[in-house]
Amino acid sequence: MNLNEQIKELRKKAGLTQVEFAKRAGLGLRFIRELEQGKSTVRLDKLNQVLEFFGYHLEIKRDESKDIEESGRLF
Amino acid sequence: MNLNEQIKELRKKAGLTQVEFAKRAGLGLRFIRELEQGKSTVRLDKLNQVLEFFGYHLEIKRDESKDIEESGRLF
DNA sequence: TATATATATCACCTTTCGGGTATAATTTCA
DNA sequence: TGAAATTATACCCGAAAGGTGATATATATA
Repeated sequence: MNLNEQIKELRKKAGLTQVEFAKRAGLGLRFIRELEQGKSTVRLDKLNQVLEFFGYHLEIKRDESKDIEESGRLF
Repeated sequence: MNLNEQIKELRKKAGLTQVEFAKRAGLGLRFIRELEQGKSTVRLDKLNQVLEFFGYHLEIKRDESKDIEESGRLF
């Protein structure tokens, strides 16, 4: 699941519409919409503002090899 | 460790200077500098460009309670 | 000392974000 | 089924900010 889809899920689980969410998180409605639609050029601080609202944060992770994922071993 | 510090670490481990890294990743030198210095308003696509270069990606994680972290239990 | 990093300019262009409005398309629910 | 709510697009405009190159100076750091 992509970042934008996860955010949408979080909002839905919180029982909020985009309008309500935008208001409560202190962000523009269009920003919320574009974010949930997968806009890739959003500003990091705005994204963090969204995540903080839901009690989430960003972390970096090493890309996983499909091979490892599916077979449980390297190569 | 913060995101910016982790990126700095990745670059160092790769044995790259900021100049070299900027060139190879196709990004401006000043952007790299500001990113490593913790600028919070960078564009997400640019950050992803950096992470992809190192084989990393972003994930969202639920904030952890200090209590759980340190005691291993809730409350 | 030589290299790398940090900080600061000037200028330019692009983009984001925001509010507002309007119109589909989709989903939800009575 | 049908109406209402929600979401998705698409414009307008404006203010603010990002990203870039080039340049300069200072401060680490090896």
